[in-house]
Amino acid sequence: MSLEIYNSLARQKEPFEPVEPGRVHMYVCGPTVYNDAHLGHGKTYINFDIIFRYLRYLGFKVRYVQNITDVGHILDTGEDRILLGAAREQMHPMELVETYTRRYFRDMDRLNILRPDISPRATGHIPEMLEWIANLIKTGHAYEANGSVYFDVGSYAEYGKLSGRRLEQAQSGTRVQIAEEKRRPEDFALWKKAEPEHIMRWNSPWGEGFPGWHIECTVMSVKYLGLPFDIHGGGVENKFPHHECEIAQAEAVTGNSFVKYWVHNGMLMIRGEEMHKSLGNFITLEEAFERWDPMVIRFFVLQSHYRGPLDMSEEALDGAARGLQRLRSTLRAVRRRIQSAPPGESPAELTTLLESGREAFEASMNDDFNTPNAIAALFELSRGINAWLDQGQGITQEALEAVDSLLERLMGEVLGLLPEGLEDEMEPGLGRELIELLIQARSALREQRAFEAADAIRDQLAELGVQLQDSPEGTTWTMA
RNA sequence: GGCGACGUAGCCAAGUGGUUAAGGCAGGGGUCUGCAAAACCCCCACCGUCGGUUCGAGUCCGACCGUCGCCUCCA
Repeated sequence: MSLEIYNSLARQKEPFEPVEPGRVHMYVCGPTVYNDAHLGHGKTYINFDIIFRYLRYLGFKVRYVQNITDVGHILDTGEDRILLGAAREQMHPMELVETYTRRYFRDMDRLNILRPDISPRATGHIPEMLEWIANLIKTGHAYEANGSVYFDVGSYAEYGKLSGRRLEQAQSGTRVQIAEEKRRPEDFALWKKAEPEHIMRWNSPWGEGFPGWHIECTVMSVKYLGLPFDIHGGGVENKFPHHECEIAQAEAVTGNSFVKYWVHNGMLMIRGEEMHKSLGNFITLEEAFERWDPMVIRFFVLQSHYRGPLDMSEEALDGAARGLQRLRSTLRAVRRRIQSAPPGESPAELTTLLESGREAFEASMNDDFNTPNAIAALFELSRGINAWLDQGQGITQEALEAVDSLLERLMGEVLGLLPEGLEDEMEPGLGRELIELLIQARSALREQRAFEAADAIRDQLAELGVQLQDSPEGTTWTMA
């Protein structure tokens, strides 16, 4: 069975066939860097990180481009997020943008999201945008008006094909602020004339100004990925107008189809509502990391399908933490035994178990990146492995290594849940030696059946976050 | 008003029309253990409501109720 992807343009799952065999070119709309990244960014970029990782796992050579939007875009108040942020923090706009770009990558790194191959910045591509806009004017799809340039949506018959909107049904501007210089309300800005107080400004054939929001993605994606390219991703909230406009700009001027597969992920909700500062439920990733391990957040996100909305609550996160712990404990148990296990071949029944686990995992991932099902397969695999370890037969070095390598691939390489091994594997050092010293002392007490003293040590270590586990082979410990 | 998504156990969440509706958390009962913990075994849903199509529907169609997103340069 091979990979199928839900294509928003076709509104159905389609077999995945890249434009160029063996290679995949994908683009995902990146953040506007005027503030700290929040949980919603976390979900989105985890969702696309999985697509990136799984395509690589399947053997494709992938080029992943994700832009950094560092040009301010106008709010309906006429203000600009980046200029507002710069004023707030007493920084030059480019200083603000640089600060939050770095913080964005820092947060993404903690979630073990692989960095895109190219992170182009809008401000670094102004000449290319000017060129593209000029082409649109030349081909009759855009017009200049009062120092700004607008795309003429009437000139592109297929406008609306992604979002399912038709121009006739567009509301005649009840809420859309209509710039009087536009020919029709749905026309969108490619270039905006800069008012005198606007700091971020560039020269153009139409005077000083700054680019419209949609043009950067079209220009940068085509520049680095060619035309057409395979996958364009982003949050559903960007389907309209952003992605619709990208298609119009790209296809009107080139006559080519722009993107083969449009992929949209669902929103993150907090107790049933979209995250909003005004609702008081806005949580930055930095804040979330104080409460939950980044891998717990990642795991939680992966336990739902990328296309659906995900409702986040403390209870749900805590539940995810326990589940992840269980998966990790299997791997831990396996790794702990590798050194001391006898050499010898892997028993056939284990091989069968691993093989069917891998097949179930891949079948789920092939079905439009169904990570919840893939994780279910991992839990079943984990249960099988634990049972195999419990029964004690055929636990050879080779067998344990086979388990380790499969889990490392599926849980680590594909799902990204094992950043650098297991973080509770404390480095050798004084702390570790002290813990082991205490365990030795406690074992001696247990041999003397001084259980009260032995239990006291166990309880106090537990309070410090060190969980002891007694077994016939001795006592092991983990950091809770 | 227009476009679209979704409503599955206490919580989270999968589910190509067809034998017993995944998986995780929580909960209950066991095995193991000096006791715990971990692990393993067992138990725990008739799928928002009402109709319809079908031999057969959580899965298709319609209506209704509810939630959410977009139509405002939010991931």
